[in-house]
Amino acid sequence: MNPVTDTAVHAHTGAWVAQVLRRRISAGDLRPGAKLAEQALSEELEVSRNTLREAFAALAAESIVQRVPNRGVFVASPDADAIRDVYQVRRMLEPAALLWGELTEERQDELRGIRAAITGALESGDADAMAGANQRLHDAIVAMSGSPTLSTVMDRTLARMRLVFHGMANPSGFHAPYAERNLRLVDLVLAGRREEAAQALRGYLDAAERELLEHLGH
Amino acid sequence: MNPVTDTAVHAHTGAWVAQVLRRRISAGDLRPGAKLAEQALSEELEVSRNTLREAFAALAAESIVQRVPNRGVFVASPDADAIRDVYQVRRMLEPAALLWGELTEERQDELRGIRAAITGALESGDADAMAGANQRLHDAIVAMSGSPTLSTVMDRTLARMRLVFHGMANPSGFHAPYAERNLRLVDLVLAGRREEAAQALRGYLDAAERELLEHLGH
DNA sequence: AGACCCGGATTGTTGAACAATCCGGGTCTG
DNA sequence: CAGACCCGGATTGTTCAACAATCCGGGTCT
Repeated sequence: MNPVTDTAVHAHTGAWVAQVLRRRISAGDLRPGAKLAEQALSEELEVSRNTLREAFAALAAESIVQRVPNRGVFVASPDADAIRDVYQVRRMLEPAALLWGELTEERQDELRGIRAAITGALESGDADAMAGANQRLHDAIVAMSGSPTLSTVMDRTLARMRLVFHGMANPSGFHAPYAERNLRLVDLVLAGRREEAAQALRGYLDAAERELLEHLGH
Repeated sequence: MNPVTDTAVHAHTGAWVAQVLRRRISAGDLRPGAKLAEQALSEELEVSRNTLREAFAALAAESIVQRVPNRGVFVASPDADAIRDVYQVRRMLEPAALLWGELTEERQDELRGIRAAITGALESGDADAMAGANQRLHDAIVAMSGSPTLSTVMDRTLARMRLVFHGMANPSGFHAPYAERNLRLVDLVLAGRREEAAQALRGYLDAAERELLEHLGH
C-alpha cells in the first residue's frame, strides 16, 4: 500500500506510522472527520496500540488530527473559521516572503520549472497536476524567506488546504481558473517587479478565499 | 514542583505530561541539551513509560525536544543557524502583521498595558519582568494578524528564543537595552504610523540578532 | 414515542517483558 | 602508557496483556 519502506528496522516505528497516516490523509484516502480506530489501524499496520498512539500524539501536535477524549481521534475537518485562518496566514506569509525575501538563482530555476509545470497541466487538463503545481508555487514563494520554519508552516497550511478540498463534495477544478493568474504572478516575480507581484498575489488570495467560503457556507 | 494540577482525573495524562515538560523547559529548569531519561521522569511524574513517550512524541513534533534514536530525547539546543531562522521568521511575521493586520480597540488596550509593563520593569530593574513584557509585546504584534495559527507559530518561536537564552552562560539583561526601542515602537503603532513602526521593528530585530550571534560565537 | 438501562466495544493507562542498542569500565596487547 | 577490544549493566524501542472508565447501540419498559 505504501511504496516506500515496508518495516523500519528498529527505531522509527512511531514516526513511520505518523508518516503513513499523514500521506493517507493528504491523498484523501482518509477524509476529514473520519475516525482513526486504534484496533483496526494497529492490526493493519502491524504495530502495537501504544506505538500507534505515539503517532497520534505527533499528528495531534501538528493539528492534522483532532483528539476527542474517550471518543478517539478524527481527521481534522476545517470549518469556515479554519479556512479564514489559512488565508490569513497566507496573506501574511506569502507577500512578506515575496517582498522581503531573497530570490537566488536556485529559486528562480525552481520558479521557471513551476511555470513549465503549470503550462503543461493547462494543456493536458490534468487537475491533479495543476493542484500540485499550485502548491509548489506557493511553497516556492514562502521559501524565498529562507526560513525552514516558515516553509514548514506553509507546508502544514497547504496540508490544511488539501483537507478542505477533500472535505468538499466536488473537489475538481478549483485551481484551473487561477492558472492564468499564477502564470502572471510567476512572471512578475521573475521580472523583479515584486510590488506588483505582491499585489497580484493578494488579489489571488482574496478571490480564492471568497470563492471557497461561498462554495462552502450559507 | 508544578503549582497547577496534581493529577488529571482520567483522559489527558499524555497532554498533561507534555505541558509539565514544556513549562520546565520554558522556565529553564531543564536546560538545552539536557537528557530526558524515561525511567527517572516516569517515576517522578508517576506515569507509565508509554504515556511519557506519548508526551515525547508531541514535544518532538513541536521541535521543543530532539529525539536521537536509541539514545533518548534531549532538550533542543539551538545553534547559530537556528537563531538566524528565528530572526528570519520574526523579520517576516512581525512587520507583516504590523503593516497588514488590524489594530482593534482590544489590541490597543493590550499595547497600552504592555507599555505600562515595560516602564514598570524599567523602573524596578526587574530583568525577568522586562523579558516577559518584551515577549508580550511581540506576541501582541503578531496577534494583529488575527490568525491563531500565526500566534501559535510566534509562541513557539519565542519559546525557541527562551531556549537560546537558557543555553547562554550569562542570561541576564539582554532585553534591557531594548526597552527604549520597544517603547518607541509601541508609541508608533498606537499613533497609527505603521510604516515607521515596521522600520523601527526591523532595526530592532537586526540589532538583536547581530548582538546574539556576536555574543555566541561568531 | 421517548426515557431508561445494560452489555459489548473502544479508549486511557499501566506494568511487565524482551530485543536491540548504547555506555562505561576493565582487560589485553603492542 | 595508549589504544583496541570486549563485556555486562543500563537505557531505549516495542510489544503484549490487563484493567478501569467511558461511550455506543440496541432492547426494554412505561
